[in-house]
Amino acid sequence: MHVLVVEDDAEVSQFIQKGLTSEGIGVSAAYDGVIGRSMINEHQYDVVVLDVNMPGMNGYDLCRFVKQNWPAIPVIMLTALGSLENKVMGFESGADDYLAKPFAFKELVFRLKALARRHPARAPLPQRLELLDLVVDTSSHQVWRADERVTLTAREYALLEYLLLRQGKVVSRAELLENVWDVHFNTNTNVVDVYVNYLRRKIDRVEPKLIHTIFGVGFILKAEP
Amino acid sequence: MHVLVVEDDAEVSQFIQKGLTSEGIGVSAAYDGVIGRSMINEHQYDVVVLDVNMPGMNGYDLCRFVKQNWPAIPVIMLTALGSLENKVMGFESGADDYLAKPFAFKELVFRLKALARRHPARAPLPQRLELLDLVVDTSSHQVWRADERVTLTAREYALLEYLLLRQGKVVSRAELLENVWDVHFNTNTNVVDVYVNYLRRKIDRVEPKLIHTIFGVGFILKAEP
DNA sequence: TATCTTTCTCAGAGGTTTCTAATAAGTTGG
DNA sequence: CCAACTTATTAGAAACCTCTGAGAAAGATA
Repeated sequence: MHVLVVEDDAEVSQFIQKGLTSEGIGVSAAYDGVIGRSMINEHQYDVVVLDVNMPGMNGYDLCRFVKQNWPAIPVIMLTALGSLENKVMGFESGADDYLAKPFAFKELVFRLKALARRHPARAPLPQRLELLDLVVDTSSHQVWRADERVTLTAREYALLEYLLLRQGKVVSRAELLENVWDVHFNTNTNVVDVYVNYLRRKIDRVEPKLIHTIFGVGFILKAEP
Repeated sequence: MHVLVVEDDAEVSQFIQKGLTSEGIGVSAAYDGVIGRSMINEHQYDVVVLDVNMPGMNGYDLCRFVKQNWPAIPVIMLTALGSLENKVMGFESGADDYLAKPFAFKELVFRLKALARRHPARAPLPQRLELLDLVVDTSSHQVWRADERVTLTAREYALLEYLLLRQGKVVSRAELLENVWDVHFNTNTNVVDVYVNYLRRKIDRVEPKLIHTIFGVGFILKAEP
């Protein structure tokens, strides 16, 4: 699940980001409404979390925009003002749910998961991904290879999960940058190669090798050579 | 978990009852508001599910009654009318959540569980919590590690008890802040880390270590490394 | 009131992760 | 086989997260 958080207060935004990340939920952030809007146009999020009070474009307007252009994406509104008018405004602008600050963090997580389930923008992740003797538990982020527990960092895990989801298909570096690193423009980085190397060290020391390089194209995860 | 369903339409009520029962949730039913009220007075429910339109005493009034007399019991409102006025009325009368008919049954279950978790009907604590040679007596708040008595402050004890209750599971800082400190939206404190450190000094000087840090996620209490 | 305990913040030390950059190794087409 | 290009590997810088000691503030005790 991947969530966009549109919130101008950097502290609040980071609090939400950290919290969701540690719950295993992917997060992108926009710090004002206009940027939020262009991010929504360019990527597919499962849920959008919107602060009401923002410079540029306020939460209600952005919510209306989402509902007009991407009606399938559910929206949760956040506001510091717990008054009735705000709730009404929130519903009027089409928000699917509403949370008044300060809120219990757990509540945000529950509501996010509930919305994502109700409006399944993408197929839900299987609880368990496998390829031969490589096993990944997507809920706890635990990984085994040949019956041995392997510990991965967050980035390594994200990369492996993505490769597993597209196992048997060639995946380009640009695709990995987009989906694992959230980098959408062409930078001159070899970070993908570095992390593929890390992954190989951790899960591909034994035979048969699962990660294969396709020269000039990208990588592929599969059992046969 | 035990739920009271107040709904005058027998068919709808039975549908809900059957469904919840098969989810392992205990259900009692009242077929009008007045009877519902007396049942609430006489028993302790974890959540009350209220239909808006009922003879005798309508849902809003009953909801107001619950919130005045039993503010700890969460309320979910049901209505056939999905209009804005109804939502506003629902929130005004103090409902914790709101579901418009027709609703997906799963959605009701999900919201029920979310509410029950948010307002935990104190499930009786086991008298004794243990992990290896760590022993906690929950009635006297006494703690032993490796047969040695350890004295903890109130906060240290609360933290340890929570970790023990969730032993084997990763617990995030946000979760600890919410459940041990009752802080729901503090963005910038390291008090959890400080207390984990205190706890480690008092109960984790000996091998094997029981408190483990999961980098970027939180902590876990377990025997293996 | 004086003293001790508990709770919490702050700041800096210490670790881990992430990423860049440089070099080594491998692949391809002529 | 060689030159040009792609990929692999490594080291270390930078960013970020966690731990820890010191002390302020609030509360308890006597």
